[in-house]
Amino acid sequence: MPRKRATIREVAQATGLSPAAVSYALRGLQVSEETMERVRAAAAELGYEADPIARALASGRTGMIGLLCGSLEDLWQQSLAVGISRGLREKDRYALILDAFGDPARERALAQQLRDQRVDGLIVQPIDPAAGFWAELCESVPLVAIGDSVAGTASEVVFDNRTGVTLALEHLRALGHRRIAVLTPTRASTPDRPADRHVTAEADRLGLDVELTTAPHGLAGATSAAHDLLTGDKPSAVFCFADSIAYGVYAAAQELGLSIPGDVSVMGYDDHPMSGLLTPGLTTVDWDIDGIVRAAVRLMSAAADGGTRRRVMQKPTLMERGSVARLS
Amino acid sequence: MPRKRATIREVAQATGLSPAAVSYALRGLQVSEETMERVRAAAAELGYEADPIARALASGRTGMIGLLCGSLEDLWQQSLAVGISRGLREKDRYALILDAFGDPARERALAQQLRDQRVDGLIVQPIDPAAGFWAELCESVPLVAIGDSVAGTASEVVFDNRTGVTLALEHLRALGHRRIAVLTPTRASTPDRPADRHVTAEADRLGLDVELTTAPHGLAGATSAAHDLLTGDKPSAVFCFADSIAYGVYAAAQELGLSIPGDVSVMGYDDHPMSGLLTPGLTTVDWDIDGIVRAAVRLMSAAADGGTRRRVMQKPTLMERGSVARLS
DNA sequence: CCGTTTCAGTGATACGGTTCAGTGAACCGC
DNA sequence: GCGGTTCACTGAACCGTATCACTGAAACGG
Repeated sequence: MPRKRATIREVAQATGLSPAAVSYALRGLQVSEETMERVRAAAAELGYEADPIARALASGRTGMIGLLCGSLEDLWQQSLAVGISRGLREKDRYALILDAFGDPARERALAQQLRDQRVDGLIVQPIDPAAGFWAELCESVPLVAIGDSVAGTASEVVFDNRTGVTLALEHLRALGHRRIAVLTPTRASTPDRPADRHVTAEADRLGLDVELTTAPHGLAGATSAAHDLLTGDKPSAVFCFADSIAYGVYAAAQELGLSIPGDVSVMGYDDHPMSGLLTPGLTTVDWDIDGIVRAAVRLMSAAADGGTRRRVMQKPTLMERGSVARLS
Repeated sequence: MPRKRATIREVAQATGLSPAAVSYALRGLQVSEETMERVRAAAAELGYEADPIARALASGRTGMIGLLCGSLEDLWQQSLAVGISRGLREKDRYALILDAFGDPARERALAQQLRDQRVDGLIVQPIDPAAGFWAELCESVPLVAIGDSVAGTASEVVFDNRTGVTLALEHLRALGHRRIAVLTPTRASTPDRPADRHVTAEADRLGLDVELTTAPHGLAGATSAAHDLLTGDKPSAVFCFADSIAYGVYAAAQELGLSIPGDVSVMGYDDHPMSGLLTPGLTTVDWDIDGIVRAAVRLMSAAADGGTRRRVMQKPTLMERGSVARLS
């Protein structure tokens, strides 16, 4: 049995003060220096620790931030989540990490559940940034969107996917690739993603012949999707919209006895630490994950403290390794 | 401004019942079928959703499970955390994921913070299983330990590290390795870990010459530790007590122009999905992560519902790939 | 010396549910 | 027809804190 914890009333009794005074004292408000000391001492004596639940009920603040990830099968998103969770801990907040499994309907349901859980704020990497409920959600909880811009008054850490896509496709084109398969993450339903539009637009501009297919983030799923892609009339290069998916291409190539970049070139997107370790190293678009983490935490702190909306733009760089061949 | 939510009292008023009746009805207790329907309808009408905070205060249950990880820099532990988080979600619980950064002191502090947060249970992958406070913690919150056994009445998913170490070392010995460096995860302070003892014991038994060094889980840190190890008079094989650390050995070997397994053999421990993708594939000790996740979730559910303590033992298997050479 | 601030602290109420003891009515067997 | 159950529901207390409105005393300015 959990032993009963001391309450604020007991501390009040012990010090001969009112519960209100104790409440103030413990938060360093409105009381004399001397009283504060007395209260602190009594609290320590009794092993008193304010009950976060009761505190949350009374004050309306929980100290918890919801972190809603598009798909935690993606190793890069895992890193992002871990980083943000750490960053929030440093600001004395807890992160409640949830996974939408790439499903927009689930994303919506979880976002609302988190709000009902009374989180102080919500950090989201939206699967479907065009969905209508984001704007509405901003009304009831401070929101920070990572990746794509959403409607409403959310703060945002926006990825400049336009530039990212351009970097990738121009690099492929410069090395002589014309026929390129693009693997984008599978969604339960397929919202019209801005990033996808950039791909087709840029491909048109550069005169590339691209074909979009979807693949799951998980290694097994991505491998089988890539397997299908690489059998038969295969493209000269595969551009994966997440390093995790590119890993599947490596696995499939291995299974099929194809060499990278000899038989097929691979381009990633994210730059997960493991990408540099593969043979050959994965050429990919790097997104400075630490910068994103810091920005997200900063914007969330500001928003949760009633600050104003802000928006930062994240720029990508091309990380050239060895997975893209120059076509003769 | 968050619009005000409906309260149970408003639902009561709308249905002409007492708040108590509504409370029961919504949880399917003690009321007639017909009343339940009426209450459900009224609740839906008003958009009523029970406030989890108030509920937690009154009932003493939060629906939240603390998940305290040894070090989330370890990719395998990341996967484990994500898996457990998903598993708990399926049981309508939320996971509060925290990272001890490999620091026993921090582990202790976080465990207590989580208890004070009123989590319904705590899942821990203890850094220092021998620490005294685990037993005490069991008294106040249902506890599930993963990995090593802790004192007290916790449920446990214990890894048979003895067998794991034996598999690894016997394999290395069978292939002719005698001088082996062992890289164990860095701890802020170094508690006497059972796994480390197994290593020295087994090494003695097998007549191996082992040298223990520590390395961080993060790729950068592990790489530099491995770098030191591989310069100068290097061993014929490195046994890493986490695949994440082995990744650092791969990176260091690459920097130094050493070939794996030509110049040095590497053995991992965990079997992270990426391990099969490296060149050569990492020979490692596999721990059926899905089984561990399922067991942990099951034990936690049982413990949180007031069930009895249980203990399951997890068996490893050797996953032979190509990173260990046969010495002539 | 008086009117106004400031300070330190109080009492009451709010937060939004859960839960326990109790109540009247219907139902039961005999 | 009567004691005893069961059923469906009620009223009130309670969970442990925050916060608002207020008060007496001290400090202050002129």
